Amino acid sequence: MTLAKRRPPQQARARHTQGRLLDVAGALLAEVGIERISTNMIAARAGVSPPALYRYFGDKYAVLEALGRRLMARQNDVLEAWLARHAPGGIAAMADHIGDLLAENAAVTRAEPGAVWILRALHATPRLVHIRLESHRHVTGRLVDACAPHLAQVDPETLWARLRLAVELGFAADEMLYEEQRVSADAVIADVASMLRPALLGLAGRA
Amino acid sequence: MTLAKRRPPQQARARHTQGRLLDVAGALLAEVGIERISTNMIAARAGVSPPALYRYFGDKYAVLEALGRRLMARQNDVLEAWLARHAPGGIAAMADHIGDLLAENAAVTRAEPGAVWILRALHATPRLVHIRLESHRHVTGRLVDACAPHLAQVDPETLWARLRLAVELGFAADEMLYEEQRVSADAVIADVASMLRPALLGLAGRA
DNA sequence: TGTACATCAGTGAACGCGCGTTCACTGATGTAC
DNA sequence: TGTACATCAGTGAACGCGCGTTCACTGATGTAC
Repeated sequence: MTLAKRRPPQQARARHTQGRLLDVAGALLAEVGIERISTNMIAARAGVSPPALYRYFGDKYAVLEALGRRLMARQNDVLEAWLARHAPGGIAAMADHIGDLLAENAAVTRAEPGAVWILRALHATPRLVHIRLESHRHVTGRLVDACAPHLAQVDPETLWARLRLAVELGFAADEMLYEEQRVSADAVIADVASMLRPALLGLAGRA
Repeated sequence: MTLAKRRPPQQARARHTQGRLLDVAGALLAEVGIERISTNMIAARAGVSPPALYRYFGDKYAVLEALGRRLMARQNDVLEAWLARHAPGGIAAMADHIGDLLAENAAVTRAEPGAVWILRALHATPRLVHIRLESHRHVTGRLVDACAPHLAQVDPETLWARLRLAVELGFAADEMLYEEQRVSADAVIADVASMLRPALLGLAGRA
């Protein structure tokens, strides 16, 4: 990794190539997994030569990092939209709509090729694990921002820890939907929402 | 993978070598991750030559599979002990002691070198993902066995789905403890237990 | 509008390296008498 | 208890292969006048 960052693409053709490399990488993660995927394989499937990949990504890990960040940015957009809609209504409004957030997040994941495998690859690779962690912490922070004004009496660390756990469990439930066909997505989302709701309202209760 | 299974070791020396290979593999998963670990690396760190590894494991995946199964067998022992203690007391007794199960499971994970990385590697490798899935389903099945006699009025699929989710969330919370230093393990376990308890008691409530 | 030039996007071929795995073998341990 | 033999445990050295990455280059696109 001599060159830390690559110049961003200038032309539409280049942006298309770069996006396709990421799409292909996601699909290959699902097919062969993190320990078999290779830069040559990604380039071949995307229909470009190996050096073309290195025009956009500093090394193999940079591809996976960009893939992970793209997915998480999309999840983040969903969160921001949800916050804009429900944060003004206070804790009660947010607690009532936890299921929406879970469902919309699941829709983003479903739309991305190999999304679950991207998340798992980030999780299983020491050099990449910080990406997912930072994202979960960011989400937690945004939720704390939204809740704290209504919960002045709650210890900030307790609030953070409770929401951090909620974030982790929400993502875990989302991931489970992709491997456990025997359960219904709607039922799981409803169950998770009904588990998290009292955890949030319980904080409001302690005056 | 011409040879599906290897003969189990006959001598104490061999059992020791085999166990050490697994311990080393777990430690290396934590250090370099699933996409960098190699059979030569495992053998070298264990102080044996590469062919010695192939005496005990059919191929590279068989090492990781054995590692995963060993960890899950240990988690399973904890579950069986807990069931023996609390299943006779019915739903209420089990609901009251969910925290114990989570804490004891966390202790098993903490004792195993690289445990969290083993679980993540299984999760991120298409050829190995069935192992973790089978284990979670087995745990779910045992919990259903314990709960169903007291919940004759509950639809079996609903019971299975609810407990399957509880298992997933319990393991997810356990894994979170290893990467999120900002939260206290006891608080997380207490929070998860208090989220899962009503999910279980709620089933009993619908007469 | 045409053309000269600068910059961007992508290629063909190859590099050194470590991978997973195997062959033919030696040393260690257990067993029968 | 000693020894001959069978089986088990582990080694040294190497194999073909695909990995991540780079070099020197060509073709495509945009820009200035």
